[in-house]
Amino acid sequence: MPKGKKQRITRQRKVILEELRKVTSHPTADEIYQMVKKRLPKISLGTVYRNLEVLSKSGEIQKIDVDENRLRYDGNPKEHYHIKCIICGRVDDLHDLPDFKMEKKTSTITDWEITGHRLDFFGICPACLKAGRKR
Amino acid sequence: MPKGKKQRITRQRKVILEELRKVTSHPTADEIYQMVKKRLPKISLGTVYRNLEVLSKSGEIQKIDVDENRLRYDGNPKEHYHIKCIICGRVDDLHDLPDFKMEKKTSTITDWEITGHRLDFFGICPACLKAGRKR
DNA sequence: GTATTTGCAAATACTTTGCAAAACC
DNA sequence: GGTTTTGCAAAGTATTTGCAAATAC
Repeated sequence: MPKGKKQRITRQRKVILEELRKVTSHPTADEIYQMVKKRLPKISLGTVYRNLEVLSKSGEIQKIDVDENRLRYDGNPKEHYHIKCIICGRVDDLHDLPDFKMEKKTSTITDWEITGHRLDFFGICPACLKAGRKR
Repeated sequence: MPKGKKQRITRQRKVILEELRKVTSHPTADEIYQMVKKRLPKISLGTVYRNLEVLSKSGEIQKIDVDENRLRYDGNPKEHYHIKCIICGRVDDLHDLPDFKMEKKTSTITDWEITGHRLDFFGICPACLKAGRKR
């Protein structure tokens, strides 16, 4: 919900959202730029960044901060957890996790007003397990 | 545990660790640089970064990735959760949280080998609540 | 004495921004 | 037609790195 400004449906914004919705790989801004450039060769990286910002502010996509010092993006706007491979770096979604009731339990031990949480798991993905890769 | 290399106790490394242990504010690398510079005026920011890396690799401190695109550091090597104020940005520790048994519950729904997790809470800190500050 | 670490400066990685032209509604 | 968005390039912010000199052990 932008305040005052009316959000337009530009070709660039549309394609960025479409491409991001196609994948489950949680790409970085530059990876999205590479994907989108195949359909819109003249698009600039700055436009990609600006649109990712707009789309995440309006709740159509999500930022994921599971890499140090750069963001990844998730075309799935629904809240869910992530798991990252400590060997190959791949990031998967985790659905159907039990509800840990963390906000509620946590509010009993602190005088903060809790508005949300972020939970990420780390581990070894099936491909790395199978290949016997070590850190 | 560095492999092969023997880790030395330099003046810089010692002071960085001491200063970080003194505070509970989870400073950024540059904030640590400012703190340490008062005692070692000739230290360079690069040295601070290199030592923070060494210290976190050896488990004496922790990196916390709760800001987008920069790291904070925690002089407390013990595992614990964090809570960040969505208004003023302050980051506090959360101790004595109940054990959610998340690794165990999660391993039943995925074929990854889970090695750890990270959990951060977001909310409004007592100071911002009291001051009635809004986003 | 030798391997590690430092200070410095330059380089790198990622992201943001100013501005005139183009696109949207 | 007026406002938003784009492409481009430059700037900004955080972090890393090459190297000769200094330090730790």
